[in-house]
Amino acid sequence: MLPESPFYQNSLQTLQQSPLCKGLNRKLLEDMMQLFTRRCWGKGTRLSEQQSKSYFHIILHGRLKLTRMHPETGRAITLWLIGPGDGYDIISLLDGEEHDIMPVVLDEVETLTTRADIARKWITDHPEFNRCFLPYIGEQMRRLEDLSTNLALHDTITRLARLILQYVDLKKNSPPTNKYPVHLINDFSHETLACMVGSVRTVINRHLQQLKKDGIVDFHRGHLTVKNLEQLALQAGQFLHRKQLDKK
Amino acid sequence: MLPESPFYQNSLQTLQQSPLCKGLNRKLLEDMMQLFTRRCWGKGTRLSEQQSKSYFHIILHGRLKLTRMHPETGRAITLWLIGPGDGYDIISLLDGEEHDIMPVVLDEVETLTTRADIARKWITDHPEFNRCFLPYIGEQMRRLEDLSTNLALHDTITRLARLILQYVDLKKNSPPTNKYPVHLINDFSHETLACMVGSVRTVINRHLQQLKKDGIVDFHRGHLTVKNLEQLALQAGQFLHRKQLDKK
DNA sequence: GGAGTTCTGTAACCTGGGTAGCAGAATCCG
DNA sequence: CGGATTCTGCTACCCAGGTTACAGAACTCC
Repeated sequence: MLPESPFYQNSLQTLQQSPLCKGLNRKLLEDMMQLFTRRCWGKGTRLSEQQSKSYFHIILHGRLKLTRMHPETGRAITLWLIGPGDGYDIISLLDGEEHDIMPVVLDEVETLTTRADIARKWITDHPEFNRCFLPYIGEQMRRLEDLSTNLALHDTITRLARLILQYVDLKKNSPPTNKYPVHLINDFSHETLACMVGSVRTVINRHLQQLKKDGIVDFHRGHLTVKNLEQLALQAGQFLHRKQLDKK
Repeated sequence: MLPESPFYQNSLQTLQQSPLCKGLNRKLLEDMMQLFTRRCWGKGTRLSEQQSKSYFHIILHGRLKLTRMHPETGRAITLWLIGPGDGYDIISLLDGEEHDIMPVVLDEVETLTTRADIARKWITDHPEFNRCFLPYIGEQMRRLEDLSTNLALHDTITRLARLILQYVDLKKNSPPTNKYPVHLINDFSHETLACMVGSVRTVINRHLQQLKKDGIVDFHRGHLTVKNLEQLALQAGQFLHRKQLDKK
């Protein structure tokens, strides 16, 4: 992407905020920008497998999820929710192999896109990039670890609470309602939330109703907010480490 | 490690076989060897958290598992089984942060060990290493993905079959018994196997007995072998993709 | 504006898998 | 070698969560 492009400044700014690039020097960023072209995908766009293997994208705007489905039952698990600042497909970028997973474009998505082999070469030619790249990969691996841990060790309502807690905005309290907004997943259907915690719609609805009754969350179609952050964290078992000695 | 060390040749050879280093040129390997010193841990050694954050190890011999435990129930999930040729701790190497997981030394372990910051610097100074390093990380991420997928979408006996299939030796058929040997997990207790698939001992025993009755596996204490590889793969649902059209 | 679609809410029923318990076999170690 | 420990085998019982079904609310789009 050339500096003359009308999207250049905005793209560069998003890149600077991305964990993939935060803190890198300006010159390196500008060099990196030259790799990319801007792409847009409409909601529901089918991405071919070529997209995941042969290209590497950094999301500027919008969301996509990467999902796996059981061939017989149709049950699904979302392994990745990719939003602004995230790289896609990281795994294929790393090893050059196809990624056995289904991408779903959730919104209008705007990307910076380049060929994967070009990105790999650039990474090798610019080892300074390791400074952000390797920690970013570390973080992605930690997310996968947490998903496996939650699936193996925690019940569904705990997993749901943890999911919401992951995406709640701690710092902003909407003034008129005193609720904590939720980002990235705030407009998800119960079925989509279910796929993120390895469950099914009716179970998620059951638990959400319970959380609503307990005054912890509030929701109506396409709108999820948190009313009681402390209680949510309790449900998520996040404070148990501190309070283990106070076990009831 | 200096070339004069009595362990040098053997260590170098293991390194050459490791997916972390396979195919790298000899000179780079030798340069890398200079980073490391040899360490040994007895079975059951407690590794401090310093070990995972401040040091990076390549396993030459022996096994360790990385496990997480539910604080209340005591239930556990093994996220990593680390054997010869594997790096430990990869995640801390990537991002320099502590890894919230418990290492368990399963055997006498022999490692090549260096400080993590030194390893990170070496990686940055030798971008040729990306050729093996990045695909290795990609493979580790794929393993985590598969674990999450299995936990979310498959029942316990399927997960068990998949686990065994992952570690069965396809190429070698023990001549006197015509069984397929299993490596790395062949001597695990039922409880340890259970932790690898996110279940509990009695359930694993129940399923193993079933697999034994079906003539798929054979086992007695500390010894697990596969008798019918095709049936095991069926149980693992691995051929379902091909046979979907033949659905009963 | 209305038909069609998607989402939410709820209930009944079933089951895979987990807990708890006990006993015997195998292994370890002093 | 024998006591202690670990592992395996098995059973009874219970329940979280999944499937199925139905109805109403909300949203979309022509």
